[in-house]
Amino acid sequence: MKTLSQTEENYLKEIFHLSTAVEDRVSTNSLAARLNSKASSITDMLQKLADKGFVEYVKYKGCFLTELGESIAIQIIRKHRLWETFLVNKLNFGWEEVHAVAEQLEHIDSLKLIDSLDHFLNYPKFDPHGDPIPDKNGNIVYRESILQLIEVAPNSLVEVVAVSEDSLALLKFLEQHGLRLESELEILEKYPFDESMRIRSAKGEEINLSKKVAENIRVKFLAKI
Amino acid sequence: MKTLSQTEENYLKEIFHLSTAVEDRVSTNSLAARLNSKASSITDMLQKLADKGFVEYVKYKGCFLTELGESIAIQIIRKHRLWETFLVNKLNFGWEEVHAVAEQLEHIDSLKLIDSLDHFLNYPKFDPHGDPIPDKNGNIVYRESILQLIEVAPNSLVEVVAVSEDSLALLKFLEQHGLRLESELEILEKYPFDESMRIRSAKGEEINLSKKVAENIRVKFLAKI
DNA sequence: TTTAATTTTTAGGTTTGTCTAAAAAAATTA
DNA sequence: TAATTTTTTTAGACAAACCTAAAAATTAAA
Repeated sequence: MKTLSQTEENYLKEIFHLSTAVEDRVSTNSLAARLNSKASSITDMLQKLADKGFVEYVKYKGCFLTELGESIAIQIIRKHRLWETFLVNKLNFGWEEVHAVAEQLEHIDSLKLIDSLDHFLNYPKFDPHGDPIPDKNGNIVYRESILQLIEVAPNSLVEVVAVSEDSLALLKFLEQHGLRLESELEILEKYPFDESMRIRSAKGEEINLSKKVAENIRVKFLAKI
Repeated sequence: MKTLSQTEENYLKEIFHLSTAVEDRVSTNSLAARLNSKASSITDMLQKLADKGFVEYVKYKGCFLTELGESIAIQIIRKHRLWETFLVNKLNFGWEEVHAVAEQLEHIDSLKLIDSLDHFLNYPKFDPHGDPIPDKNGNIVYRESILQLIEVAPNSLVEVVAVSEDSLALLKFLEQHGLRLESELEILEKYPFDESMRIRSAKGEEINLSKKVAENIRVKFLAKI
């Protein structure tokens, strides 16, 4: 397997972060913002990454990682988080000063190094920021973390665990659509213009939720669909 | 202080090695050989490094490091040797497999990181190859009474203390014949025609070493036999 | 639905670090 | 010392990764 440039690795990593946290297809502009470069540079690079089989890219439609691209991105994230753990646990760095150094260390290319480090650190599951460390095979154990529904990306399956607003009307509305505690729902689409979202309830009903509503529903992430 | 590119750092490091070990003024060609590139590329870069004040360079006459260039080179070597020590002492790498990884790690830019690592390793004075580790201020403690094996007379018993060449092939060769650090060996005979020598390892095996190899093994004199 | 605004792409440059081929200088040899 | 060989430099190109400015596509608004 040929090795990627640091720049290419950073692109894959950011596409991964954006597509799990924010958008299903990652737009040129949002990548440009994350990578501190211009949209035209992003377009250039996306075309190259698509040629090499790391991303799917359609002009004007944004991109997402291929299986290959995703597995590479995950390994970079694994390295990043293991190094952060090393810096904090062994070298007594503060957890806020590790990021910049880990950004460099994550590009060191040696499988033996990273596996030895993992062993040396006793196979930690989470980094100093609480983020999960992917294992050698790229499996990521997501912590049972509670999110606002509005933060969840499309095509995610989540479980309702709480509703923070004490509005009787809201609770009734949710009840009517089968959105009660412990029920599952699927995020279908997010509309950036008003930050509303379309979801499918456990019953199969499709429902539109406004920003206000989606902010007040707390969910546990279950899976990507 | 602006940071140098990895390429620039590698140039300074090689100029340092060549000018302390081989030639006073480093020639374009010898740099080209060490850096695996063409003489014309070296010329280009030397002109840039001279402009930036890292080397003194006179056309057709070769180059040497300025005080600034040398202090940078020494810090890179410090990082390289500290990382090698980390890999061997903490991650249980073999001393012959550390070089390639340390070549990458030596370019990580963080003063805090390298000083913390130094502390974590307990301020080691020598790396796994027996080479001295420069301290924070760039001071290098050269070991006394250490000779190149090639300088030692027949019928001497010596102890291997360092291997100066970072050649994986050489390190493997030595490892295979039981010539590791702290092992003893006996010089049996020297052949003037090609400056090779015959030695007996600690295991009792008789081995012929070329001039090139014998130059790169550093030993401590123990006794006449 | 037509216009206006925004996003994205294309076209053409720049810098870094490399290369090959040819020219120039230095060193060696006869 | 003149001729030859070796070393080094110059000149011109190329790929990676970026940029600006302008064009094209998409999205939003009137």
